[in-house]
Amino acid sequence: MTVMQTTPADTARTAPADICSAPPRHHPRPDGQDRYTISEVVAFTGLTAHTLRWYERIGLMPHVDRSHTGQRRYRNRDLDWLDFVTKLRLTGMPVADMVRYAELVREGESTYGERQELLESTRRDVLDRIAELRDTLAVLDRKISFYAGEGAVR
Amino acid sequence: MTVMQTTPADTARTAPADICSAPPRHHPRPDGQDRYTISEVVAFTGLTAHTLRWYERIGLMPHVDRSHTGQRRYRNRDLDWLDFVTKLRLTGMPVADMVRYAELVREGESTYGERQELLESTRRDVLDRIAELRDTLAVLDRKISFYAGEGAVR
DNA sequence: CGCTTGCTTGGAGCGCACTCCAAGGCCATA
DNA sequence: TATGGCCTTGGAGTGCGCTCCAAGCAAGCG
Repeated sequence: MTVMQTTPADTARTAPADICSAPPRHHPRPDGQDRYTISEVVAFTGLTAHTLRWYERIGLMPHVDRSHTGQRRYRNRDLDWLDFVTKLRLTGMPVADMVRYAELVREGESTYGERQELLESTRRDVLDRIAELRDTLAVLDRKISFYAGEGAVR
Repeated sequence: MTVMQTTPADTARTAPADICSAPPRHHPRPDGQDRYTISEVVAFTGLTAHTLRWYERIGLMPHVDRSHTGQRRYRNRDLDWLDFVTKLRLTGMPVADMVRYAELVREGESTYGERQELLESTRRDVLDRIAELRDTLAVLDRKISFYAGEGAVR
């Protein structure tokens, strides 16, 4: 894993990818010293380098900046974004929809309304999903207790 | 949709695919008159005919019997099984694992223990999944309320 | 009889979300 | 100077869970 030193120029702007709602995560390095190589991000997020590059190719990442040799240097806001994306993925949201959300973020404040709608629809999906899982849990519990009863006898 | 009349020979045995825990579903036709064509099962379950045939090919169905011309005739127990499989699929269980469970059912009572373990591990997965979704819900709610606040102002 | 509808099969194809490959650049250490 | 490690790219490949296709059979209807 290659660790980078921070150059003064980097600390200038921390462009807000998606400013809203401060995430509770605390970052590996404080803002200003946050320039992570791809392999560091692999270690932090559990995603593969392939996947990180692929996310960028398909437009799922807000522009990641580069070192003078062209290598990716991720920042804290990128880690936050990746955390959020990972959460969305866990809901089963298709990647295409996440890309749509990413586009809205790039377009700026004028898309707040549409972003809210998108998240609310996702929220409904999550609630439905939880309800389904509860249902399934009930079925599993009935089957399991059947096996526990019969199994004990024979 | 082709509807079949029941021949006396068919009512003979209702082989229990997976006897345990009476499902609360009530069937389209009572036991004894339960011989459904594939397209009826499509209508009942929402699965496609392709998928039903594929399930059979990969060993996910307990033997489905046939009409004298070789067409599939599903019975109430098959509908119950398909309901259960659908629930398992909703948990995200891989098809290969469902096939494994189907094999255990075919092998008979001696596999009660292993079936119980398999379902208990699935149950744990479901609980984990619900916890993840709750987490995600919290994130979504924070973002949504941010947009609701800001969105109202601008 | 011909036509339609519904079913049969093995095998090929598809969409999604990665996952990997080949060829090459940069740079630190020996 | 050479070797190794980490990085770059476009494009091809993979695994899963279906999804569809072509060719053909059986039954019902005018």
